[in-house]
Amino acid sequence: MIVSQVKEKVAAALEQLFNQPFTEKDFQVNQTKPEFEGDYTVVLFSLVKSLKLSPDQLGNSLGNQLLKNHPDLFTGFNIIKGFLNLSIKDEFWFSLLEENFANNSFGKATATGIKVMVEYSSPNTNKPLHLGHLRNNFLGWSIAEILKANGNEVIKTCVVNDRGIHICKSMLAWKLFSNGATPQTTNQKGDHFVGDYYVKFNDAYKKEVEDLISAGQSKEDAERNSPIMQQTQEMLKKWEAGDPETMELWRTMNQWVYAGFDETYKRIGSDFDRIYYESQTYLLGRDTVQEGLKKGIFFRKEDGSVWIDLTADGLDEKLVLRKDGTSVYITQDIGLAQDKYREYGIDKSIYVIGDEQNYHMKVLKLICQKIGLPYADSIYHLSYGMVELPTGKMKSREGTVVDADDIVDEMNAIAARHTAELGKVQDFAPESLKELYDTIGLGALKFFLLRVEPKKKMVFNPEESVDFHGFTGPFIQYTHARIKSILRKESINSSYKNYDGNGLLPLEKSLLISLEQYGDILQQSATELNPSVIAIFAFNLAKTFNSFYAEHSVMQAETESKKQLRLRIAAMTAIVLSSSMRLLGIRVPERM
RNA sequence: GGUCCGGUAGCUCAGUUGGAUAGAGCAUCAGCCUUCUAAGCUGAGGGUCAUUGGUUCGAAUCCAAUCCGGAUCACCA
Repeated sequence: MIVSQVKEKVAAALEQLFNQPFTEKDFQVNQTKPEFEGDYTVVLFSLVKSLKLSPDQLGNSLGNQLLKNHPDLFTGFNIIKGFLNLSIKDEFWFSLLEENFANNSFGKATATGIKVMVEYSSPNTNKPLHLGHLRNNFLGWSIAEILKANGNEVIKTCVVNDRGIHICKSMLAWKLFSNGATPQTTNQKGDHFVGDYYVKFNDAYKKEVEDLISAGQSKEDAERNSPIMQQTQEMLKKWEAGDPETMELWRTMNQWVYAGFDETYKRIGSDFDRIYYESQTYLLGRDTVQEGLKKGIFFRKEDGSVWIDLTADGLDEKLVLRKDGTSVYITQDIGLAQDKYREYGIDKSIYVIGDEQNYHMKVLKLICQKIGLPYADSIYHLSYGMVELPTGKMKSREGTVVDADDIVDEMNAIAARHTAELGKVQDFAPESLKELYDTIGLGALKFFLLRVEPKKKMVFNPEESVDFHGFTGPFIQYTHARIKSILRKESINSSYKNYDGNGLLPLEKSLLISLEQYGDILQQSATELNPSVIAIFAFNLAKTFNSFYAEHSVMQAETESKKQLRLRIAAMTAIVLSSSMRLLGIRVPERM
């Protein structure tokens, strides 16, 4: 905001001086490096050449012109090697502070009227959530909230993968091996219960295949002929035919899973405005393909299968209907994309899906463009990298998958241990303690997964777990708690309007400069669809505050005026920290 | 093989619309709790920004080639 103000004023001053138009792209303005005097710096090199002036000449006339035009904003300048460093008047920061120290919506944008759908989470109902799902959930939720803070109307959705061969596997295994056990009788969370049968299926299947191979069959034959696999195929057919008994089992087992998911979602703070079930959407898209076939968007091969030719776009031919007329994965995605538009009239659609589906999403967007879906150009795949272990990828076969519930439990336990060791909240009631552990444990985990740019894969070390010091969620939470502690002891006297004295100290000013950037940061994170921008910002702000806190006393400030100034800076810092963290889905405690 | 993504300190990561001496955290070492919460602060060491070449006043950032790692290119989802 201030940077763009400075840019405007520089462009205007240049036009006055040289009698020709300038835009903000003709030069750069950035924050002055701490080792130089000044607050913001105009880089002169790009102008020097076209204006045929030395950097010193240009800097001097520009600096003087700016001072003359805006004596209320600039107090002075210096020129070092082609960099024009401008100093901003303290009053600018004072009025920013006075207007916003109690403004809870500081930095947020006004309504844009744009409607965005964010699809995330999208679990399979045959196994519980793991660490990778957590990255997805945290990203999706955070992006949705960031878009809201930037004035968009957001619809959070989730597509539940509740049908298909993988679901039948756990259903069959339950029929064969459970003896009628239920989550209630085994006292197990429903999603874990069902997930165990999925594992049991794979164990049984693996054994059958091995037996058949040692009986002389080839690997492919064995996999096809395995009785348990054939039974599963049959079950899928029965499901598609609507066989009552199969449907009943399917519904029952899915309900178990949903009960488990709900618990986890509630705990990690995921919520959705609209949930789609694949069992209700998997037939969508076929009509569209038929229409597109007439229009020549798709074509039919001799065997009757239907394809789209994307070679002109640098991709391959892609199947959209099998030769028997049934859909493939992408077909229903096309249908669902249209349904979303019919139901909500969305302007943009964001899919939070792992990077292994980059190609799929590229194809989906292209097809949507070709069939003329109105918002097709604004389909965006928020692609994120896998969460890996130090030993490599998580593999369910090798039992190295980090379970979501387990890791959340573990984070809580660590939070509890640290809290007990420090002994600062011994007067808390048990419920408050529980809530605090949740806030800190989950805060550490969410921050850890969100602080990295989404598209990068990341390494999670369960041995070292998540740290609670340094560039972490608890560090920021702790900073917030420290501020709140001050504000409980000293209240702001709103009759103070002037902060006379000896001007702003460097750390006071650093804080104000950071706070001022919050609006830009929110915009940037929305444009880039990248929560890590906010995570990094919040960390830097907290770090600056902690330096300030160690260096200067608020309550024992030199003068009452200074105290009032610092109280306001502290209060505003708390608001911005809290607001930033909320957009990451992280709560901040009053005490910890 | 085609396409896409990544390679920055011992480790995990910032920094890429080209700008001043490349930054954090962790780990290591040295300091700081009679004063607002030490989950904190201050300082030190640690770098051929994968490699090579190019573009220019200036390149971690842009271009080209190469090397390494990953994803994907299913009548699976």
